[in-house]
Amino acid sequence: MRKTPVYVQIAEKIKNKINTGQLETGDAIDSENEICREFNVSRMTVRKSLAILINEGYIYSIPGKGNYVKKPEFSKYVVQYDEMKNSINSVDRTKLLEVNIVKPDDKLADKLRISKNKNVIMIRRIFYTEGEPVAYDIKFLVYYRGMPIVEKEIQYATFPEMVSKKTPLFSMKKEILISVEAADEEKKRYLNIYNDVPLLVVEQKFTDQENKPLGVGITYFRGDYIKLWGESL
Amino acid sequence: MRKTPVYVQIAEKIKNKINTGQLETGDAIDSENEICREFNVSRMTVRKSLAILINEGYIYSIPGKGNYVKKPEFSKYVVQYDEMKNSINSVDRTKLLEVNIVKPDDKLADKLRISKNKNVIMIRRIFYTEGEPVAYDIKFLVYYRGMPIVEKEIQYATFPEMVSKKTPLFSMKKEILISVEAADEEKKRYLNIYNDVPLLVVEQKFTDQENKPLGVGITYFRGDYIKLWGESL
DNA sequence: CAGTGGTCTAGACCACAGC
DNA sequence: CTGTGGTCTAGACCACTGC
Repeated sequence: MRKTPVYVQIAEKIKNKINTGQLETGDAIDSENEICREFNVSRMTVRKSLAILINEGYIYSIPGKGNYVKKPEFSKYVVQYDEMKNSINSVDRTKLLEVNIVKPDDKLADKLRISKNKNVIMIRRIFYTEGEPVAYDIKFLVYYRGMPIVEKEIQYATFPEMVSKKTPLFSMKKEILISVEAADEEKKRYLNIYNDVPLLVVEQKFTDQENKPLGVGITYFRGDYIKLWGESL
Repeated sequence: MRKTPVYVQIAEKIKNKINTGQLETGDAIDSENEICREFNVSRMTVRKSLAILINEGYIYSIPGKGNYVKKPEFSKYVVQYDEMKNSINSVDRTKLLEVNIVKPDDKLADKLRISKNKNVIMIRRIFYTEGEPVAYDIKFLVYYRGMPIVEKEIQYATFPEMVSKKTPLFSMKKEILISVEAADEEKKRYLNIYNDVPLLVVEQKFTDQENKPLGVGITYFRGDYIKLWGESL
């Protein structure tokens, strides 16, 4: 058991004041210099404590004024989403239905922010688990030279992997939209659905650092084979 | 346009090395002292740069050894979830179906990690938007003295708000599970469903700092009134 | 042992708030 | 003007790693 750093201790003490209601949302906390005197430490140490609190969403800072207690954020969750793997299921095989270079329709051209005569790669796949079809997946990637259109490279790739050949994963912005819908005839056929199992629909949109779209995708999961898990922070 | 701090500039340069492939996953980056010499800055400045990279998931640090390029995390999203408000809909009225103190059944007692003779508050509500029922909501809160069981306090409260009377929001751990299901007769009745609109189901579980459960909840949203949105980071 | 990252100090200068 | 937070320096000691 090694000892806790001073800056962590100070951060904990301030956290405590907030958690116990001694400090409320919007209140100003002691100035950095006051905290220095209070704990008899240097300012850099205090600033390290405050950095923790800022990072964890406890406080925010206004230069020239002071540090203030922030309104807690309680509606954000970190959700794990991987097309091939969720908390109750894992894809063990895929079938490539189609890989084609197509021209986008109005809606797609708009989403990808390209003109209608540009090339787009369309990939359609079925995901399987133990022989059962569990998801129907369509992706549209903005075409560029060197794009991986080799089946082997595409078949088992997740969306981030496909796009990361061009743009590094770190600098990519990703969005998802999660919704529900009933399966139409086409999807029922693809997914061997004979009853009223609903679908979980995940739309993905990837853009680079400059917000230029790299691709969009939509994955239809059989409702009985997917559960997404998330936790606060 | 004020100038960018040195530590941000250094962080950007190292990011760039990673994003352009000059540094790959697992590679060691220059030691802190080397970076000091390279940019002619003090060590604290360099450490501030590295703190950014660590925070953004670019690198990790091994004391006594060095800093290394981290494998990018590409399956995590920050999802906004508020029972009363999502990206396509906002609840403007609720109906309290029931507020009761009950004894948990086996399953619930297990989930809440309490014995079966303890008291649990059950709250059942319907959420409405412009007169239409859009969600059916059930919550179970571990009873404690001072619990808000006044209708007025409960009717419009979200889950975090209900529980925050006891445990401060900051120190609470929240989990969600997102799934899909077809509406049974009871839910069809509650939600005025006459066709095959599926339901989006969100289970929530709140625990305190010591992982003691505070409450669980399950909300059934009409599929045509909900869409969850998330983004990377 | 020398080199690494982790912590901490006691200064400094700046831009900015508020009076 | 003083006080605030934001940046930055040039040291220091520690625990740890690897040789």
